[in-house]
Amino acid sequence: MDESKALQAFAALSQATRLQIVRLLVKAGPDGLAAGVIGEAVGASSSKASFHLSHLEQAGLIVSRREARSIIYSAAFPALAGLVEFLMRDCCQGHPEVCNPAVAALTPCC
Amino acid sequence: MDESKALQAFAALSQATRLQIVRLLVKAGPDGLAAGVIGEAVGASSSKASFHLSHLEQAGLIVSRREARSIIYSAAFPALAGLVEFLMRDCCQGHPEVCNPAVAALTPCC
DNA sequence: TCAATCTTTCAAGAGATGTTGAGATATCGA
DNA sequence: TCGATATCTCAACATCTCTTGAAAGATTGA
Repeated sequence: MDESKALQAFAALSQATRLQIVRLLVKAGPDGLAAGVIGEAVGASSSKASFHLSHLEQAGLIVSRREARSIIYSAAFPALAGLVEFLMRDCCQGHPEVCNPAVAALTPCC
Repeated sequence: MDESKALQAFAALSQATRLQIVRLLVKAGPDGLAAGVIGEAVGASSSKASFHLSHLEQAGLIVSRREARSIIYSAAFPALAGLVEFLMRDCCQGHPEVCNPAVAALTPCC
C-alpha cells in the first residue's frame, strides 16, 4: 500500500453511503452481497449505489464478480488490513504502549 | 467511535497534506512536533498547515498543547485505534481468517 | 428472439472543499 | 512596553464531489 493508494482508500471511506457499504460487506464476509441488495440496505437508488460501488472498487476496498444477472460485491480484506498497516506504520519508536490499543481493538473479533 | 465521528476521521485522512501530517505525528510519538516544524516537513505555508492541523484536531485525530510560543501537535493514538476498530467491527462472523491479516499487520511494530 | 431483470453510464446542477495572501492574536526577551 | 516570533483567522476564488433522472448494456427464461 503506497501513499496515493491510501489516500484514495481514505477518500472512499469518507462518504456516508460508502462507509455504510464497506461495513455492510465486512459483516457479510467473503460471500458478499448483490448490488441491488446493497443499495436497498443503505437506502440508495440503483444509480447512486452503482456510483459508490464503482468508487469503492476503484479504490481497491471491495471486489466484484458477476453471478447470473447480479453483480456480487465483497470486502477486499487484505486491502483493509493494508490500510491499517499503512496508517500505523512505525508507530512505536520505542513506545509500544501507544499503539497497543490498536492491536487490542482487533483481537477480540479474531 | 460512532459513525459520524468515523466519517469525519476518514475525511480528515483523505487529503494528501493531512495524511502526511498524521503519519509524521504517528512516527514522532507522544512528544509531538511544533506547528512550524510540521508545516516545513510537509511543505506547507503557515496558513495551509494551520488549516489542516485544525481540521485534524477537530476530527479528533491529533491533539495540541501550547509550549511557550509554539503549539505542539501529537497523534491521538486512542482515536486512531478506535477508527481501526470501527472499520473492522464484526469482521469475522465465523471466518477469523479474513481479518487476521489486519491484526498481523500491527503486531510486528509492537 | 423477446420481454423482464439487474446494473451501469451519462450530463447537468448544487454543494462542499482546498488554496492563497493579508491581517489578527498570543507569547516572549530586552 | 516594544519588537520579534509563532500561529491562527478570514474572505474570495477555483476545483472537486455528490445527486438525480433518463437511457444504455448485459443476462436470463419463455
